[in-house]
Amino acid sequence: MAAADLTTHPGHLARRLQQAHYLLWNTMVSEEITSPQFAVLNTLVAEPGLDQRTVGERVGLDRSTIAEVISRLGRRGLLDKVRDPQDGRRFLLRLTDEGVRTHRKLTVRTARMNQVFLAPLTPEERTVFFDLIRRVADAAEGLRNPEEPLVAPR
Amino acid sequence: MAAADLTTHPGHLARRLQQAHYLLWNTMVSEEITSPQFAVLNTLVAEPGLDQRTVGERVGLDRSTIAEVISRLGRRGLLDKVRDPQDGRRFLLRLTDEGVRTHRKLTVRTARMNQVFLAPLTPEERTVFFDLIRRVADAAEGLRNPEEPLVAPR
DNA sequence: CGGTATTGTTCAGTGCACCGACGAATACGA
DNA sequence: TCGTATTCGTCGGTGCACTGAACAATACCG
Repeated sequence: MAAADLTTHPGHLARRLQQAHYLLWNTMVSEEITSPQFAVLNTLVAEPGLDQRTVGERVGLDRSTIAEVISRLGRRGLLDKVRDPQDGRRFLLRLTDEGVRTHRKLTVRTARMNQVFLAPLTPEERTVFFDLIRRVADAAEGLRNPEEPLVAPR
Repeated sequence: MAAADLTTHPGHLARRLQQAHYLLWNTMVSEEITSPQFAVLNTLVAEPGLDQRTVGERVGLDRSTIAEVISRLGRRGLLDKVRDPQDGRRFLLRLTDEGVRTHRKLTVRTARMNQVFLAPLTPEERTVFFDLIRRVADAAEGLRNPEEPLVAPR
């Protein structure tokens, strides 16, 4: 009967947080490259030559979503995909010069944006903020792929 | 240039948190009704007869998105929209009996899910968790609406 | 060696989320 | 009162995100 208070629902808060971030990103970082796209660029700067699935794993996207993101980055000339001669199932991914330049530019802006985004928190609070979110997210991901599914309500 | 560490990027963490929640919701609450849809039901339980825009404001969705969500709920027979006789621009929204029943059922399951989701945190940490996220989200939203006075509800 | 399983990618379908533009209804000001 | 503003809802376009199914290449096993 009574309605719940959404401000104590972590899911609702998570959505609002992500939306707030999305909007700030759009105004302070880029209107063309999105945050997930940047995450992919960032991963390929660190580890060139990864295949799609692994990149998806690194940034936390499933195979379908990562395929779309990579396709967009490819269309914009920021990365190349080449069939792996050793294993014909995979595509090896590698940033173009343009991709590297874009990554460098956005890295600077992203740092600036994070300052603004986290401005309401003290340095100590930021540490706690990261820690708490990470712990909750990690634990929930752990529930996904256990050897033994605890309960499978269907 | 060196790649950034995504685990200190609030946007990346926010996305991972929301994804983790989405997955848990799907297995523990409902595969048909999503978390945003539940938020709409919840709002209409508390305040029947709201118009679309206001519901969107309550749950933090823009006009386009709230229109789609409401259209889906209407298609499933969970709510009715009636043109406001006082103001022909709006639709007044109201849950059906089925909608109320669904809300009640999901409220129980949502509470259970939140327990699991927040299990990694102590009660004190949960309070901090809510507080920090709320402050960051509120501040970022504040950046959007320059000097919005805390206007009285109409 | 051949048949089956696994793995990487793609495709179709659903849903959330934003923006900008548009039409209809209403509110406001000259 | 009439014309302009604003407001509510819709529509089209883009992009993220998941599931389940299909397909091809490779790996494994009898």
